[in-house]
Amino acid sequence: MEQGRRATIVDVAREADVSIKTVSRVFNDAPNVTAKTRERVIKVATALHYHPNVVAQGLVGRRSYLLGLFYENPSPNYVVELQQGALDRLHGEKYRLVVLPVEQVSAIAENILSLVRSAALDGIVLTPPASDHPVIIERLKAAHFPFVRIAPTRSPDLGPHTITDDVGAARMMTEYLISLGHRRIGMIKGDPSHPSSEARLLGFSNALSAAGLKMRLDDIEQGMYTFESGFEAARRLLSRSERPTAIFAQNDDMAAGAIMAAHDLRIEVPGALSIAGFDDSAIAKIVWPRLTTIHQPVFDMARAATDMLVAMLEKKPHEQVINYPVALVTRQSTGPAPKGQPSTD
Amino acid sequence: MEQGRRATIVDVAREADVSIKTVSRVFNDAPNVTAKTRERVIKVATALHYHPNVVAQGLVGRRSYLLGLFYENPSPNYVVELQQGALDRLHGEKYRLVVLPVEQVSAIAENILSLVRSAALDGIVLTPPASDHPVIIERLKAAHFPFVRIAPTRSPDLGPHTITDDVGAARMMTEYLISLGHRRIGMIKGDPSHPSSEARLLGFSNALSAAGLKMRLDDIEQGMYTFESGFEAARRLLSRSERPTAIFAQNDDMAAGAIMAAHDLRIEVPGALSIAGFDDSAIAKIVWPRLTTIHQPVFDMARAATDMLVAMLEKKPHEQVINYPVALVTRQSTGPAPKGQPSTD
DNA sequence: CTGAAAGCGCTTACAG
DNA sequence: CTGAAAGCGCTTACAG
Repeated sequence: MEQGRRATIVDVAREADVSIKTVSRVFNDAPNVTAKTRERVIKVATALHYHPNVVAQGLVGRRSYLLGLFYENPSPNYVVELQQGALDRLHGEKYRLVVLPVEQVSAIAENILSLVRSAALDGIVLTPPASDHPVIIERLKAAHFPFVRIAPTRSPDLGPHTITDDVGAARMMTEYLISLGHRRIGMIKGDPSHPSSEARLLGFSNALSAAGLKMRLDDIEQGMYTFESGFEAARRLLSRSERPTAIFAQNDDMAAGAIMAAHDLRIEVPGALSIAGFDDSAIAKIVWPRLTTIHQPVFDMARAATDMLVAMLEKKPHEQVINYPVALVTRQSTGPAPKGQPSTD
Repeated sequence: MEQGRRATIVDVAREADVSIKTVSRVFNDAPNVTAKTRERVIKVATALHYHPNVVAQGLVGRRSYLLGLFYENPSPNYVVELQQGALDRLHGEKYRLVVLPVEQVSAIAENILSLVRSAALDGIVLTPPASDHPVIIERLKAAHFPFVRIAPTRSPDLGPHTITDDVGAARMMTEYLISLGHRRIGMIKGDPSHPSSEARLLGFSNALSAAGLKMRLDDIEQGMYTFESGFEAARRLLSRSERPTAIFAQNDDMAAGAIMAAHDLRIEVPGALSIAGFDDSAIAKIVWPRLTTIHQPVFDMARAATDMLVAMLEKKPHEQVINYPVALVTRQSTGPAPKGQPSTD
């Protein structure tokens, strides 16, 4: 074999004095090869630095061993955690992970099939809000293209997915804030194209109602799940004549933005203002004070979703739904409501 | 074509009443197809949702159109910026990006060829510290495997790469701190397996010497380029009886850790302590006070490196080296040295 | 301007 | 236990 050319199955077969079929058997752990033959093949293959050509295998098997991870471009911490979870499952496997970030899910929805076909993917992991996008789901389903979903809020019957209880989690956090004595709690909502933002609002509202508190519309500010949007939303909330004593942001990036806004305005956190986030991403332990938040097992959800996808592709049994528990993580950004706070009456 | 089966070139040829070669010509923008024929082929292909099978193309062309992005697992912000830069270049191209994070570059070095071969990559983008790892470079070079490097510090003759002036940048920052009146400046070093950490130390030391200041060994603390390591290193620096009035961390994550340590110790930043970072990653604008840092164009470097790699693969002309300018970005984490500071004499 | 043949590196299905 | 033939979906090299 000359310099620069990869050894092929033919090279190995020739050197080992067997047929290519036998070499194939050895590399696929197929039965009916004597230990001695197997050993000779392995030896020759190693010497020639032979690696089966995945592309050729893919052509025959009509698959590419390529999995796509599809996401909008939210916070780096979330993206990296997703990737790590998926890759953790794929480690040591033949499958590779292709990253498919998009500016806006809705912009690509109509062309999802073109995307997965031209990239030659075997399957795709959908993250919010793609995991809930009706056009995407419908197109993939109609083409029988394998997909799994992370945290969809609708259509549980449309295939395997991993979820958490967004409503319950938001309610848990709100109840915690109420237990600290807060009566007027502001919320910074996430991107409205993500169904999670409605779910978290619902949990928030449920907890307020249960405690006999009224949800005031001007205590709800719209954000986009980004740091910057949280910063701006918090500034709006905090510039009110009667401002809330606590802010619950629907994710950590926005909560970090709210903390920044409070610092800039010289409002003490949590002394004068409590701030809570959602996700428990890396940023929660980077801002000061450290964020009280809801721990979402993003890594685990991505890992499990990828595991389901691989199982689907290999026609092995797998779960349809895995519901991951969330947890309230209390750190230093929340505390007792200040005295003399505005009442809600 | 039945449900679930992809249309092939044969299907299109049959329907359009041409040979597969003509269909191939149309999809490869090859000459010698009449406008009329081309139009008919396009029409049929669209109707059949035909997409050329990249895997088959890859087998013939002996390539996969798969590019690898190889990195150690540093900060999410850095990783995402790298990915975005690379993907920006690949957007609308046939190439796809496979992410290849590793725990430790040195653990995989010997097997780099197995890795790229079994993943069927066409080429690979190497980031620090892999871009400087002698075994990796040597193996790839010997196998004539296409690679480009981001920010290598050694072997500029070993192929295309993008760089910045780490030494000069660290010197610039140090000079800035000196100009603010700081005479005793602590440094938090990065991961010693990354050559950048020595380069940044050198720039630091050069600036001190030029200003007639002595570099004190106990003002240098070892970090690992992570938030946590910066936090710990800063605690060590700040627990000294005579502590520095400024800390220059070799990246933003560690600087953010240092800010956290200062907050925890109730040391005012920048009133009592200035803190500077390096990278200008997303975290710089998330911590409070916002970080003074060195802007490194990571996105641009990744984009340009990917561009070089594609050019290599397509045997088109390309630059051998692109040197990106860095810039000092002053924000709120640095300020004048406090009065009555310890002297260095 | 268009097409028939050969082949990329494997696996599947079959034969011995 | 082993192997020869056919074929995956394309492109290259050649012929007309």
